Amino acid sequence: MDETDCKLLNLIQHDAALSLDELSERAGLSRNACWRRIKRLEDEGIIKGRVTLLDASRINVGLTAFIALRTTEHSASWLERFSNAVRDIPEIIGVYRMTGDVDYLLQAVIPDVAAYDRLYQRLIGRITLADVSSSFVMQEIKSTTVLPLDYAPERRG
Amino acid sequence: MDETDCKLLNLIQHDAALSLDELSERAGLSRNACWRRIKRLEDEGIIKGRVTLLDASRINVGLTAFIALRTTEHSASWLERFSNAVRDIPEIIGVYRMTGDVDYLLQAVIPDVAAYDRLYQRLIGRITLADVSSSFVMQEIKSTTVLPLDYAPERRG
DNA sequence: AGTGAAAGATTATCGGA
DNA sequence: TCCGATAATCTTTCACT
Repeated sequence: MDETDCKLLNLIQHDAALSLDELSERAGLSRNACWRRIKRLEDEGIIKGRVTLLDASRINVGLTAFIALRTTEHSASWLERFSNAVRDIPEIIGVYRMTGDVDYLLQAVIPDVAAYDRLYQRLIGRITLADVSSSFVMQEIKSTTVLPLDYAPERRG
Repeated sequence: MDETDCKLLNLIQHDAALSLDELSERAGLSRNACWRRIKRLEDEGIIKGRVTLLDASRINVGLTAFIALRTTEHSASWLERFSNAVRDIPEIIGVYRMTGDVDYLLQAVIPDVAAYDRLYQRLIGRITLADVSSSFVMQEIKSTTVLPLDYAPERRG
């Protein structure tokens, strides 16, 4: 992965709707060279896909909650049930198993605190949790899907 | 926003590369009705944009850290400086001002713990922080850009 | 809301450096 | 092996009915 690949990736990370013409011009490439690079990056799996981002408040999920969970059970079967439960709940957009004193960190989007409470009830109805601690986002200072390319490996075979 | 809009939004949330033909077929619409709906959703700002998602581990940022911050200063000018600092750091992909005992929650992606430490040093070099507490993601159980449409308002004028 | 045509974009193949 | 050009196909966009 060279500098031109990085340039292309950065452009399409910000805007997946850029045409090949725009991309190739901004990257200083011919249309075809550009197309082949992007195709290669897709085939290699570096590009995972293109998605459409929606305005959360316009679809009435303007409140974001972070939920820190602790569990008493640390078995594989518990994790399996937990994973299935959270994957089935569309309000939950992120679930991470963590180092440290918190076992799991969840991110959820909901309309308001009342909806959060219903989500909470649904969650503890499906799985046993030792401790649940929630905080709400008052202000979103930064939130991006753009990843830094500064660490990308020089080449690959 | 009716049921067909939701269907369309859900399709394009998952895959922004779907063609109008595919979309209109799956939504049970003519090509043009489909195109007009999507255009309207864009113009109304419900669709924020299309982005390309990259595989974090392939670009060498396979480690995610959540960083809980507390500050002694609670002034507008501090927040301003803090916001500028975090926006300038590409490893930091999310920054949220929170309710509760933690003032700010940050999400960052880095190659490894050593890189995290350099990021940490950079951060505390630019701004004064009372307390910093970091946890690392051991396992990503769910992480999606897809928002739930269950709460979307029925109509809008 | 649907048709169809013009404009534009994507993809594949081919020839050359 | 990589790059550029050309051509065929598919998509998007929009005016008109």
